[in-house]
Amino acid sequence: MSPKIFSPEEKDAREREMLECAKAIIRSQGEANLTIDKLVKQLPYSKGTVYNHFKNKEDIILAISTDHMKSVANIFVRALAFNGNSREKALAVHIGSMLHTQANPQDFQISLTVKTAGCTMKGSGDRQHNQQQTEVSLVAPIFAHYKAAVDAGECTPPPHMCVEQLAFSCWSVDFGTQVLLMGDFNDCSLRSTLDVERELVNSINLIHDGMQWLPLSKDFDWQASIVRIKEEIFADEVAEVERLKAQHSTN
Amino acid sequence: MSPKIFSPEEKDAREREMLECAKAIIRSQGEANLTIDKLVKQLPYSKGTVYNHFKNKEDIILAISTDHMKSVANIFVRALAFNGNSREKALAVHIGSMLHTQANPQDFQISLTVKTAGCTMKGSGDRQHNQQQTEVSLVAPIFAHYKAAVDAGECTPPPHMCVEQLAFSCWSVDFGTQVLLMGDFNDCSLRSTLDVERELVNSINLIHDGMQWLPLSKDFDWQASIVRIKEEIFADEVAEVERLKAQHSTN
DNA sequence: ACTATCTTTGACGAATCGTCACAATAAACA
DNA sequence: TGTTTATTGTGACGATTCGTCAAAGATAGT
Repeated sequence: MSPKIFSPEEKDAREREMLECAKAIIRSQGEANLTIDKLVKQLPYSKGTVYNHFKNKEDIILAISTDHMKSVANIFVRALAFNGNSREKALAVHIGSMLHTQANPQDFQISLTVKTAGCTMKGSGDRQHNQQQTEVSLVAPIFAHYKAAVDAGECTPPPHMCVEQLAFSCWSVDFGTQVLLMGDFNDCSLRSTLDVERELVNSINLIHDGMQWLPLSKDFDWQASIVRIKEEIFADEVAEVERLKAQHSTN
Repeated sequence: MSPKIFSPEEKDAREREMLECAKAIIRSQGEANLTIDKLVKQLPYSKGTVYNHFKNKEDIILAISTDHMKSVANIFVRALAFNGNSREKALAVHIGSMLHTQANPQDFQISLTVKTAGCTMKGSGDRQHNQQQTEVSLVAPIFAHYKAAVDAGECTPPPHMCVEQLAFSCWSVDFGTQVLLMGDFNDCSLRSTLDVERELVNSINLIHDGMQWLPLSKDFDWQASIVRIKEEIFADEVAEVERLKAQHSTN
């Protein structure tokens, strides 16, 4: 009565294989050069099979973006476990975010494409839901951290702002900085004098000072914190960034 | 010796015509649906002629983006002429930026595409240069305003930050907020409770407070300032935003 | 009218997406 | 083992879209 074969969770393995292949193409040739035909050619399956797993190209992009967000969630968890005061932990989140972006520039680019080019709507319903779910689980620990800091009186934001708004302010400046300063090439003369890490730390410090998050930036050695954060929790990412820089300079 | 016809500045008029037509298509169908064939069909010229003016599709997008930046520059100049203290003027810049984006959402989207999809490299050399030039003229008055405020002692940022960095912090939070909260549809549950104007003003106030830009937000009625800014210098943009909202709700 | 030179045209090749009729496959059963 | 049957795999195909180019058209001087 069931003269067929099924792929219960084997489907997942194949999807992963396809996604890894797609990521490899993007890593070597950039996102714009990801083509279904190219992908199929490097895969032991045919085009129809790929389309059995993914609704369309945007669906693939969306899946990669969700993957990326899950790895960002991991970065956040590690950052919040940093051994320091609450403001240092909040800073560690952004340092981790930045390092992760620099270590995986194409993945960040993909997430940006998803947000801007409206890939989300074109993806399959399941994956859309998955993306939203992941987004929630991404920020939940951040919210909890902010709430704890406010409750402990270490952070005294304007009274009308809730923790979600505080987190959003930091998120938007983080995101904005990374988008505006991304790209190996700084074509604009303005940007050539700006440095991602420096500007991000400066902006986050301004916002945290604005929230009266103690200790204020003038009363603390944040450079030392950053060194510790990089060494103690993001050594892998730092190494990867160094590797990419070295590789890029030899080309 | 010159048995031909020339189009000395008539070329410009035609380019404008083409760009306006392209903008119209984008306004009615979205950027993704801008097609060269569609554009040609609505134009009294043929495809080859369009390609005599623009190197490729990205070149068209780039030109539209530069147009948009010029109108933003105008917004900035008007904002800085607001009758108020220096911090109110700085706030007016962001209110204007936001209203302009809401009144011209597709144009903002295009500028975003240019920054992210690498349209700049693919455009013609002339237009690339034009874009950079416009970018410089866009921020120059902002820099001057920040410098004046710092020199006057109204703003006391961390001593290691120069005015370009101060301006960049505000720019990145402005840009990040607008990108993250753009779109009529808020698919994400987190974003549904966030409001562009509220979050932008909150974030800017946090940063300005972090810079010790007087008067601090707790000592001033910023809501009143915003009302005045909207009434006195951005009445047109507010009206346009209202019109778009009304139009959108009837659809 | 003729020519020289620039402009305009739209048919064309190439690349890409997503589909679909058909082939292959493998389990269940005789 | 051979047959059946539902599921899965295949790649040729139509549809779009981009950007090009050889040929036709247009203009001013001779």
